[in-house]
Amino acid sequence: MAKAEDIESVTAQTGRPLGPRALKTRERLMDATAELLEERSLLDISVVDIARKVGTSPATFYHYFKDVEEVTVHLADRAADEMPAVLDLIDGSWEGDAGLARARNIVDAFISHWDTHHAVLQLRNLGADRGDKRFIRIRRDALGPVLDRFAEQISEAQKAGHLPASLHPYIAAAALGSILERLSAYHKELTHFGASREDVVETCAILIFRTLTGTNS
Amino acid sequence: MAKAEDIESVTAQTGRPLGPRALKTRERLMDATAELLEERSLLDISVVDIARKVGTSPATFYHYFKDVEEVTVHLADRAADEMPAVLDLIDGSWEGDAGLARARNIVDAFISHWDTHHAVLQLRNLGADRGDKRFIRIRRDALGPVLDRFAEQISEAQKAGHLPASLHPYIAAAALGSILERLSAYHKELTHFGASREDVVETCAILIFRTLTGTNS
DNA sequence: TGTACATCAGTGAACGCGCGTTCACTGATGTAC
DNA sequence: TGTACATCAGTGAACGCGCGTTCACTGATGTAC
Repeated sequence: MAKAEDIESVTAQTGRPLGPRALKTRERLMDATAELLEERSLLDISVVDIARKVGTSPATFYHYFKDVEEVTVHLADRAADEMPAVLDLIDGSWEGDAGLARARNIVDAFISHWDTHHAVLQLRNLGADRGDKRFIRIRRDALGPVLDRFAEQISEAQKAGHLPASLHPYIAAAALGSILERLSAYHKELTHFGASREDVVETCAILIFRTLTGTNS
Repeated sequence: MAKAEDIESVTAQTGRPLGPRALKTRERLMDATAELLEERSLLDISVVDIARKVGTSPATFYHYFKDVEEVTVHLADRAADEMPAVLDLIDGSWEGDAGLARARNIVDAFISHWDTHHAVLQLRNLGADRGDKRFIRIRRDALGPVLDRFAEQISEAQKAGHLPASLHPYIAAAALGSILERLSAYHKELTHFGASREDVVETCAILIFRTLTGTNS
C-alpha cells in the first residue's frame, strides 16, 4: 500500500521520526524536485539545485534523502495516492451505455492524472522497466487494482462467449492499461494530427469498452 | 528518413566528412554507449566511461559527438533502421485467418525489436514525450508508416460498418501502437503472472486484429 | 618503387568547475517544574 | 509564569573527487611524382 509505505518512510536518514516542521521541509524538497522535473531531465537536477530552490542548504537535503533518485521514488508514491479516484470509477456494471460512459470517465481521469504527474509517472515506468523493485512495486500497487478489475470483466465476457477464449485476460487488461498510459503520456502530440482531447477520450473509451465486453456497438 | 539523416550526420564535429577508419571509431563509441545503456542508466554514463570502454581518450569522443545525449539520438536512429522489417509484414489483406496470422507476426517482430533495443527505445520515447524534436521525429518516422496503415484499415472497417464511426482512426491506430510498445517493453514482467511470451503475442494479436477489422472471431 | 608531403585520426595531459558529501556548529521549539 | 534544559531542525563552510572539455601535439594513412 502506498500509504503505509509513506508513513514508514517518513523518517530522517538516521531513522528518527520527523516532527511537523521537519515534515514540511521534506515536503518542500519533494515539491521542488517535482517542479524541476517539469522543466528539465533528471540528468540535470542535482542535490544542490533542489536545495537552492527550497532556499536551504544541501546538508538539509541529506537529512531526508539519500540522493535525488530516492526523492523520485517518494514522488511516485505520492502520485500513486491519487489512483483511488480512478478506482471509484471502475466498479459497477459495464452493460451498455453505462459501461461506455464509465470507460469515458476512466480515460478522462487517467489523462488528467498523467497531465498532473507526467514527469514522475514517466520516471516510474522507466525505473520499473529497468527492473527497479521499488518502482515495480509502486506501479503494480497503482495499476494492479484497475487491471485486476479489467481482467475479471474480460473473463466474464469470455464466459458469455463474447470474447475468444484464447485471449489471456490479464494480458488483455495490461494492454488496455498500456493504451491508457501511453495515450495519456503523449495525447498532446496527437493534437497536431487534428485530434482533440475529446477525440482521444472517446476513441480510447470505445476500445476499452469493446475489449471488456466484446460487444460491437 | 533515418537513412538520409544518418549519412548527413556522419561528419566530425568540425563538419568534415569521415574516412573509413574514423567511421569505425565512431561506430565503436556508439556500440560502447549502447552496451553501457544495457547495464545502467544514462544518468551514470559519462563521456569518460564511454571513451574508457572503447580504449580511447575522451578527446576522441568529442571529435564525433557533442555529448552523451547526442550519441543516444544516433542510437535511436540506428534502431529505427530495423523497422522496415516490420513494415514488410504489414502490407496485405487483413481478412480472416491471414489477418490474424499477420497480426501475430507483427507483434512478434515488435517484441523482438524491443528486446534488442530496449534501453534505446525507452530513451527515445522518454525524449519524445518530453518534447525533444529529434526524438519525436525519429519515433514518428519509425512508427508513422505502421500507424498510417493501421488507420487506413480501421477506416475501411468503419466504412464496412464493422466499427463505430465515432472511433478516430488515427488515435485508434496510436492506441494499438501503444499496446505494441508498452507490452514489448515489459512483457518480461508479465511472465511473473504465469503468462508466456506466446500468450502475450497471441493476446496482443487478437486485440489488434479485432480493432483493425471489427470482427468478433 | 621510393620519397616527400598533406591530410586524417587519435591522444596525453592538464585545467577548472561544480557537485556530492560531511562535520561541527547554531538556532528553534518543546517541556519540566 | 518564568527559567533551564533537552531535543529537533537547519546550516556554513569546506574538502576532494571526477567529470567535461580543450589544446598542442604525435602517429597513421593516403597521394603525387
